[in-house]
Amino acid sequence: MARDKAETKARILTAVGKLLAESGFKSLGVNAIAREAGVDKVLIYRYFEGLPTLLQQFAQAGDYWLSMEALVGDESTIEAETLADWMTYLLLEFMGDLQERSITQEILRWELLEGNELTDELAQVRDQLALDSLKFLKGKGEFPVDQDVPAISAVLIAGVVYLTLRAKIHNTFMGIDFSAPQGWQRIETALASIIQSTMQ
Amino acid sequence: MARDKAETKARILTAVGKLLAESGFKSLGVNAIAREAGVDKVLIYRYFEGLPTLLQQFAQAGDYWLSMEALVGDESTIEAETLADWMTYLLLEFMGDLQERSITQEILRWELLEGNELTDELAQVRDQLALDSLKFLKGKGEFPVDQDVPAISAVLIAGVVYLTLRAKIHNTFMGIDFSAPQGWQRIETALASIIQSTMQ
DNA sequence: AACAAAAGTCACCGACCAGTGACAAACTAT
DNA sequence: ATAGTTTGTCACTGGTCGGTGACTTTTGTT
Repeated sequence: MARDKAETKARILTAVGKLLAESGFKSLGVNAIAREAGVDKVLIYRYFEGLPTLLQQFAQAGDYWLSMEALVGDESTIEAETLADWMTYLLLEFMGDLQERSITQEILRWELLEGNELTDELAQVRDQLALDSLKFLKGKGEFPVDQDVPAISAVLIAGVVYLTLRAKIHNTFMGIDFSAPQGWQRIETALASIIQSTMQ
Repeated sequence: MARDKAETKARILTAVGKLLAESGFKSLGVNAIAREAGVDKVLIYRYFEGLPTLLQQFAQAGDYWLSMEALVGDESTIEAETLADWMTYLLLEFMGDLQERSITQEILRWELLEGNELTDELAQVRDQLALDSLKFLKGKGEFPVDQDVPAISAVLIAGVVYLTLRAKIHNTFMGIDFSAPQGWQRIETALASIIQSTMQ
């Protein structure tokens, strides 16, 4: 092994991501990380103090959500007019993006069992993104005065997250088949329909 | 220890429930169960063959969801008229009931990580309950032809489950405080509002 | 009373885990 | 070149886990 502290640290951080994506947080221990990184585990203690600090550093290096910029990018290319259009667009983009992010999914799973450095960081960034989205939406039209838009968003996002996490383990939920694109299509349509009906 | 096979088996099954409710499925191992039951672990293997069979028996003895009868009971006492009224009623009852069921919550958490005898049983009963609910609702009014009621239900139920599971670990989600009744009140109102708007 | 089956106890195995102390090899500054 | 520091390797402890074989005690039948 080349004597390169920086590279070794990088290998360790990379191993955390790989393990998370491939085997989930259950198998994320000091031994497994060292094994995956091809590094002696004592180096984890020497360079990162321990698992908590390692996770903290991993969290800060991470990129777990779409940024608002990436989400809306060039607004002119998006065909959305009303507030409801925009909200639908944001939610469906969010969902599609989440489906691709194995590590983020795994951290969200973890978050349902316990809090730690990683999940806290993720939650913070997520809440910020949600705040930004609401702010963005406010610029797209008046919120209906009789609706609690943040609460409605919370329910819908929670639903999307739950269905996404669950679909990785079980194919069906409430009779809907999530192994087929049609299943997801039905969810997308339902979300759009809910938003259009509710946000007018 | 009294030499009573039936009682010993009962103690073991009870221990499973207690451990699940109090410490979650992570600590649910043969050793922990035997310790909690005050019983030698070899008896678990002798009477139940092993953990999987034990969980299976525990699952079958379980009562994890409100039945449709308990849910609607005497219909005449429920103030709901329209289809949307009934759907709101069912969903809010479901949510309130789930909040009280520690074991069910824990199994739902488990279900997000892996499938096993317990989670499969729970999912099956849940899907049956959902089917029954939809059937019941069909008797209360015509489904809007342009809406996918099962998909909409799936999203809302998924949201309720996610928020319930998460609230046990973290106080806030999307800026809403779930440690206070007001937070849940906002969710209930949002759900009612979504259903009223969408199901007309 | 004798005996077999059932119920419960005890001690152990191998595998994995987090964490640490002692050491060897390589790089650096003098 | 030598001394000191950094990087990496090795071997071990103490703990938990799932699983099992061998044993003792109780119970019920004949």
